Amino acid sequence: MWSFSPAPITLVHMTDPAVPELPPSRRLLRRGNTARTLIEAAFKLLDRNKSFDALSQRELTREVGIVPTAFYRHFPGMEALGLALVEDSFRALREILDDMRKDVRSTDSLISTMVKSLVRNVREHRQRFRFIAAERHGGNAGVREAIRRELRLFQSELATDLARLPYLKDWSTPDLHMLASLMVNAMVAIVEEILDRGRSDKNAERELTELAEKQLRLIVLGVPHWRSGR
Amino acid sequence: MWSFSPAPITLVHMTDPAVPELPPSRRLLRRGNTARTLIEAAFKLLDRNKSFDALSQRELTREVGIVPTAFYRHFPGMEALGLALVEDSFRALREILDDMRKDVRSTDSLISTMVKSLVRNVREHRQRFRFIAAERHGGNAGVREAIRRELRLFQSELATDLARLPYLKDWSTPDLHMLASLMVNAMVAIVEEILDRGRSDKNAERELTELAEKQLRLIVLGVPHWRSGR
DNA sequence: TGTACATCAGTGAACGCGCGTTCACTGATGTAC
DNA sequence: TGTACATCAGTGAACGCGCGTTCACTGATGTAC
Repeated sequence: MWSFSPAPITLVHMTDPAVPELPPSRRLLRRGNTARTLIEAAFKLLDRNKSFDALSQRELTREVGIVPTAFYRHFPGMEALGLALVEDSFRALREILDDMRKDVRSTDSLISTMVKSLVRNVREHRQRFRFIAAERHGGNAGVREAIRRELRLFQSELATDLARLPYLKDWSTPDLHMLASLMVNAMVAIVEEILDRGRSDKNAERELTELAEKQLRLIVLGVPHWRSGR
Repeated sequence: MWSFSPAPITLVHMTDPAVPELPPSRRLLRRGNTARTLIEAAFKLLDRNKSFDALSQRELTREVGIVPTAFYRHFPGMEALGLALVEDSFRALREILDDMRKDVRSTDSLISTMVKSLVRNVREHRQRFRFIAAERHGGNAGVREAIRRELRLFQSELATDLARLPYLKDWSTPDLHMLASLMVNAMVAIVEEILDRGRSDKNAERELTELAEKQLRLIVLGVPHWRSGR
């Protein structure tokens, strides 16, 4: 009965490109990487289909090639999977901050670095950015809150980094957070626009990169006039 | 049989506050306003519950107090209802532009008017703003695109209005759109933050109003230095 | 190095449920004469 | 002004479907001795 079941065949097919060196005897049951496969499959389905709370466990397990009930071997429910998706997605976002920290001398080059790193990361981790953008206002409350918590954290980290710039040495902490929030929001909007149009329109990415740089430069132009201008 | 059916009783209950002057003989079947009732019920359910594509026709008709099949008397399907929700929501957003047009003389007062009008409108039409924010990245493609089209239109109208300000008379059209986009995105972010925290946190609204004004002022501060600063 | 056994990661039948949609129907309302 | 009839806006039974979740099960893997 075992060898006639179609499911393990699909499983072998799924596993093959990732771990082709496995001996035949170990192909059927994989120890420890199905959770990963489920996460990737979820990103894939969410990217082409729809919102997280319209994604069913059965659809997901079908995609992976396991039986619906096997889902519970890896996650207690869909929300737990959702939180895993959030954690995974924000690892990608943090790379941007790392890139910026390597080039923190001039404000002008900082803007350029930030935008370029952002656009590159969006290209490389499309599905993850899409997930964050969609589920920030999505139907699952737990997932939504996890995303917002992470975004707030991201903004705080940016504010801390900005504090180190000589250009901003006289700014108060609330003002730095105000500035960071303005920059993050502009970036979020640009990312959403890229995700929107990027797939069909090849020029969109370049155009939007320029728009983002212009907007950040305009914001920064106001900075020296802030206190005197109030 | 008719008089023993529980559904019409619910219906009377729903209709009562809106049209209490109807003679008893006209209460059971309403001519022409059930579509409206469905729209309001949808906003109500979306406000407390979840995303549009997780809202079922049965849930909606249950809320209104009609039988599931009666839905088709008013809309061919859920997407048509969704588009009606979009249209309805953007009527609220346009009021902000109207308010701004009444006070278009000084840039400083314009910012204040814009933010105050926005915050007031969010308070008065919470459910509609929530719907726009959520479904802008939601699962239903038709609804999502309708929202984005309207938002782009809104941004264009703002750019046109900005063009009339003496302060901006030397700006090119693309630059005005860049500025309008920056302002709209900052506003969208503020609205989302208000919708997020507004219900539990009473100070949030005031705090966020101040933040929004600060951010817009910072943007505007850069304006006179734009060309020379490039 | 072999063996006994616990654990891991799958199977597949079964369940009850809410869903969208069809259909023929019915009573109230509006209107043409 | 009355009456005949079309239309509107509801009913309720019925359908097939995909869903989440339970359960007892089984073969492969890992490990203690």
